[in-house]
Amino acid sequence: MGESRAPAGGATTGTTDDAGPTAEGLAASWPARLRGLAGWLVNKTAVHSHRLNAEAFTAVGSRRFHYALLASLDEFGSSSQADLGRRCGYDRSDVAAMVNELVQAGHVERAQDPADRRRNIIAITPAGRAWLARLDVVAADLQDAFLAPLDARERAELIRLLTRVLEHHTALHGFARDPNPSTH
Amino acid sequence: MGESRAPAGGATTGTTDDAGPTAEGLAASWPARLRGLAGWLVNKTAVHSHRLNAEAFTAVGSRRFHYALLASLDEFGSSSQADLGRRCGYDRSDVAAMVNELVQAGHVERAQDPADRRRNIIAITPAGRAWLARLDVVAADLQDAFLAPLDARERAELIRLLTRVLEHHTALHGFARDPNPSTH
DNA sequence: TGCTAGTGTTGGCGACACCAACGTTGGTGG
DNA sequence: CCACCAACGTTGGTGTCGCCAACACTAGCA
Repeated sequence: MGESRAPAGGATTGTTDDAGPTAEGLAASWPARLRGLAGWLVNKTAVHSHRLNAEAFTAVGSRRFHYALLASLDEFGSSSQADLGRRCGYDRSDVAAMVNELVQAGHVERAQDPADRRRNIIAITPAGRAWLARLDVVAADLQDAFLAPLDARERAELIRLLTRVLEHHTALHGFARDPNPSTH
Repeated sequence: MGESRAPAGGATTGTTDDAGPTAEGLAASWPARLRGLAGWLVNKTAVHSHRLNAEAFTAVGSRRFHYALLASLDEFGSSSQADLGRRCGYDRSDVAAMVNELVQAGHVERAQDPADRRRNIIAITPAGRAWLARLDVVAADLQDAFLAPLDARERAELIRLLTRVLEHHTALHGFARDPNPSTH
């Protein structure tokens, strides 16, 4: 468990004499307590990732969740909105609006399930598949820009560690308040 | 790239005999495209981190940014609100409201800088230092819970990789739209 | 037949990052 | 001296995001 306690603080001098904000010296401008907190690093990194994602996807007139939903439909096949939300980690409420967008764009089709009239069957259209291929390129470029300062081994290691942490908390807390996959 | 078609209700990875959503089988329920995207992993992980932070800090009647601001004041000494925001990555607008909260709680004091009447000098109070020590414990427990599935070496490696990525994008885009440190 | 549970939809809430404007103040160059 | 620009703090607003509450509808079961 964590043994490190409160680091040395109380530098009440207030004289910040550093002048060069070079890449290495940049981290020094952050409070040491925060620099060592993985949660803080993850949050701040996620902000940058979110900004990069937003820029790249809006540049092609799309959104982040478009890619997530289309990818899920392509890999797992047609799903209900609830399953879609469980797989991608979205709330059912939000999935409804997201699917509306995708339907209006012609990337998916919404049809009532004849076997279970509660459900909507969401299916990806050929146009949606073409769009997904386009977004695959966007995502690949995004990945490369996001992980730019890391080499191949480090990128794989970061993904591995993040996956471990994410799986752990997903198992504990659930993805979208419903840990059970369908298996209906 | 992938044209993997899958039937609707099928758990295609049926080879594993696991019946429950164990840690390893859980990731298989996410779209493969998303599983490999570092940005997606970071964002989802940040959501869990954010939830853990919120739970832990509200449990003691505090907030996440309380810790960040108090830590900055303790380590760098009294600062203006603008410097405070730059160090912790907050917008000046939000810092104003945050400082209001801390002032009302008695953890910091706000005084006009006699040398520069534009600035407010924010200083941590003894009560604020005591509160910071309390929050240090909360943060340490948080770190341990967040990184639970990782051993010491992996934790250090994850922090190192995240720091590299974060520094890179901070240098490129700036932390809070103002890459220049004081250098007044 | 009732009851429970899952589904889709609407609406709202709170946190967060970010931006725009305004009045105030410091510093600088004409 | 005065005009101009830059920085500061404050208010208010915007958009995203995750999440919850309620409702009507339907399926499955005792």
